[in-house]
Amino acid sequence: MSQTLTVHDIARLAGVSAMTVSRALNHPDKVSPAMRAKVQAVVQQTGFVPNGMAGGLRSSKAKLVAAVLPTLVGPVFQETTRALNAALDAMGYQLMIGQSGYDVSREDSLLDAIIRRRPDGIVLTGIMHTPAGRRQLLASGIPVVETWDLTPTPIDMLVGFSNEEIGSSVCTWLYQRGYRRPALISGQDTRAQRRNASFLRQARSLGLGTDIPVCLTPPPTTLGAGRATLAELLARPGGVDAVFCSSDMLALGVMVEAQARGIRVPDQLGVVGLGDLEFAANLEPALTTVRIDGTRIGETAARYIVDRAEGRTVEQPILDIGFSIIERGSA
Amino acid sequence: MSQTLTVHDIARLAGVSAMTVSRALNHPDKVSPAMRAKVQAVVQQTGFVPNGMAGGLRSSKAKLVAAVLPTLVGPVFQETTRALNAALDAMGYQLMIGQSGYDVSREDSLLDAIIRRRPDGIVLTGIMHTPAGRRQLLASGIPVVETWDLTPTPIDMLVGFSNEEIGSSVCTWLYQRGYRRPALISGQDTRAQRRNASFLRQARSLGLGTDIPVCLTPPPTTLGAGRATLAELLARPGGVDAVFCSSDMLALGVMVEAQARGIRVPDQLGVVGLGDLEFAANLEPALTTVRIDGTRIGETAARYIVDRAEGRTVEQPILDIGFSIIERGSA
DNA sequence: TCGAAAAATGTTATCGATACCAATTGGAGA
DNA sequence: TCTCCAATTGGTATCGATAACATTTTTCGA
Repeated sequence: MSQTLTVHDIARLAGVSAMTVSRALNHPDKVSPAMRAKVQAVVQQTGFVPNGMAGGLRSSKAKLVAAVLPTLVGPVFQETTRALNAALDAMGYQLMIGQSGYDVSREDSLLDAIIRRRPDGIVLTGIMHTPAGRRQLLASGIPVVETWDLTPTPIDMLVGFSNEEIGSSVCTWLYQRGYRRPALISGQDTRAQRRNASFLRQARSLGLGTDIPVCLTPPPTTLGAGRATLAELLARPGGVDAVFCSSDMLALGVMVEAQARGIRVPDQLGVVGLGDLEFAANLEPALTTVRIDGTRIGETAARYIVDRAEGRTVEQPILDIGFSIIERGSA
Repeated sequence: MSQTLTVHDIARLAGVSAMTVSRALNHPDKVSPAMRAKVQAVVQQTGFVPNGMAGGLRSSKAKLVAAVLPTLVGPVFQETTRALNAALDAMGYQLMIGQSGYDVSREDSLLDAIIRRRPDGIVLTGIMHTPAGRRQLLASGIPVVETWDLTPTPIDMLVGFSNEEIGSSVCTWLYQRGYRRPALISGQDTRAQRRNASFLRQARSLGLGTDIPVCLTPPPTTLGAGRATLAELLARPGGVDAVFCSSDMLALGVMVEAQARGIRVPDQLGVVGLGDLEFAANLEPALTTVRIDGTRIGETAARYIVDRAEGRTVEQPILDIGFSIIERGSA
C-alpha cells in the first residue's frame, strides 16, 4: 500500500537524502535540475503524496484557511465563498468550511475544531461572536478577517460595509421614488436587524410614520418565506406600497406572490432585494437590489490572510467596500 | 501567547503527566473524576486547544472529510453538502471543501492537496475522474464515496441514482401527458449528457422523432441561461411543447421567459426541472421536477465514511437511492 | 591554477500529541 | 493482614516532514 510511503522511501529509491526529496518538492529552485528530475521521476512513479500533517507540524504552516458561515444553503454568501476558495486555491491554500448555523452555542465548539487544526487564517462571514469565542480567537494568534459587516472593534482585520447605511439609503431611495408605506422583510440575524433599525430611524426622520411593518423570517431566507410574508403583510390593515427584502430570494418570493395576486410590480408594489444574485437581473421585471461585491470581499479576505501567513504586512486591514443600489424594474 | 501551549504545559500546571492530559481530553472515562476535573480546570483557565496536526500525525486520524464538488455556486448540490456537513459535525468530523470547477486538469492537483491532509474519507460529488486521479485515490487507501451517479465500476463506495433512468422516465412521463415535441436544456457535465442520451433513446422508441433539440449551457446552470435558451429554442423551426431542464434554476428561467412572452405554462409549454429545490414548490405555477433526496445522499455518505474510519464494516457500500418525479403545475 | 564564496546536499534534532508498555495504586477476597 | 487483579497513572518512543546546522561540491575571479 502506497499510503505508507514516506520521504525516506522516496529518498532511498532515488538514491538521495530525505531532505533533498523535501526540497525538490517544496523549493525546486534550491535543488539541481538533475536531482529534481530524479526525485520527480520516483514521485511520479510511486504516486507519493507527502503527509501534510507531518510537514505542517514541523513548519507550523498548515496551508489551510477556515471559513465560518451561518449556513451553506443560503445563496447570499456563495459569491464570497466561491471567490475566497478560488483565490486561496490559486495561492496554494485549501479552504475548510464550518457552518455555525446561527446557533451561538455551536459557535464555540466549531471554533475549537478549527483552532485545533492551526489554520493560517480564519474568515468569519456574517456571524456574531460570543465573548468567549472572541477571546479564544484572539488568544490563538491566528489571523482573522471579519466580513459582511463593519464593527468599530474588529478582532483583527475586516472587509465589510455598513449595514446601517444600507438601511437608511434604501429608505431614502424608496421615499424619493414616491413610496410612502414601505415594509421590511428580513432574516433574524443581527446584521439584518441593524439594517432594519437604521431604515426605521430614517423613515421617522422622513416623516413616514412609526408603524412600518417589520417581518422576520427564520433562516435561511427562502422564496416560500417571501411569498408567505407578503400574503401576511397584505392581510394587515393600512396597506403596503413597497417592500425591502433582506435577500434576493425573499424578493423573488414577494414578486411571485404579487404576480399570483395580480398586483403590478413596480406600480402597485415596489420590491427591493439584497445581494444582486445572478437571477436578479434576469427576472421580469428585473429586480432592483442592493449590490454587494461578494467577489471582492472573498478575494480581499484571501489576500489579507495569505499576506499575513507569509509574513507581509497588511496595509489597510480594515476595509469598507461599500455597496450600491442597482435600479432595475421592480422599484 | 497561548498558541504555544502544549499538553506538557497543561500537565505541569495540573501536576500530572502529559499522557493524563491527553486522556482526560480524549477518553474521559479512562481517567479518575478527580484528575479529569483538575485537568479540565487548567484547560478552561488557559484556553488550551490541542494541536490537531500533532495528534493526527501520531494516531493517523485526522477527523476530517473532504468533499469535491464541481462548483460551490450551483444550488444543485447544496442540500447534499449541507446534510453531509451536519452529519459529520454531529459525529465530530470537519468537512473540507474542494472545487474541481468542471476542469479535469485541476482535479488532479486538487486531489493531491486533499490526500496530503490524510482525511478519513473523500466524498466525490458529481464529478468525473481522470484515470490518474482514480489511481491516486485507490492507492491512497482513503475511503471514497462517489455520489449523484451510479457507475458499474465505483472506486470504493457509492450513493447515487441512475441518470439513465431519469432521462427515460421523464421522456415517458412527458409523452403520457400528451407532449410530443420535447426539448432538452442541460449543463455540459457527463451526468447530464447521459440523461440526455437516455431521453433521446426513449424518445426514439416512443416514436417521437429524432430531431429533438438538445441545448447545452456552460456551468453553472443559471436562470439567465434558461431564459436565453428558451428564446433560442422558440426561434427554431418546428416548435417545442415541453422542456426538460437539468436544474430547477434553468427551469425557472424558462418559466420567466415563457411568462414574459405570454406563453402559458403548462398548456402551451410543459416545464420539468431537476433537484426539487425549495423554490420549486412555491412558484406559480409550481414546478414539476425530478426530486433527488440530497439530504439522504449526504447523510448516507457521512455514515459510510465514519463507519469505515472507525473500523466498522459498511454493509451495503453501493446504494441506489432512486428519484421521483414530483408532479406539480408546470407540466 | 588556486582559493574563497556560493550552491548543493547531507545529518540531526524537533514540532506536539499519543500508542504502547511499565509502574503504581486501590480494593476485594482469602 | 496479605495476595492478586483491575483500574489508574506515568515514561518512552514514535508518527513524517523539515528547520537548522554541517559538510561537500561547484563556480569563478585573480
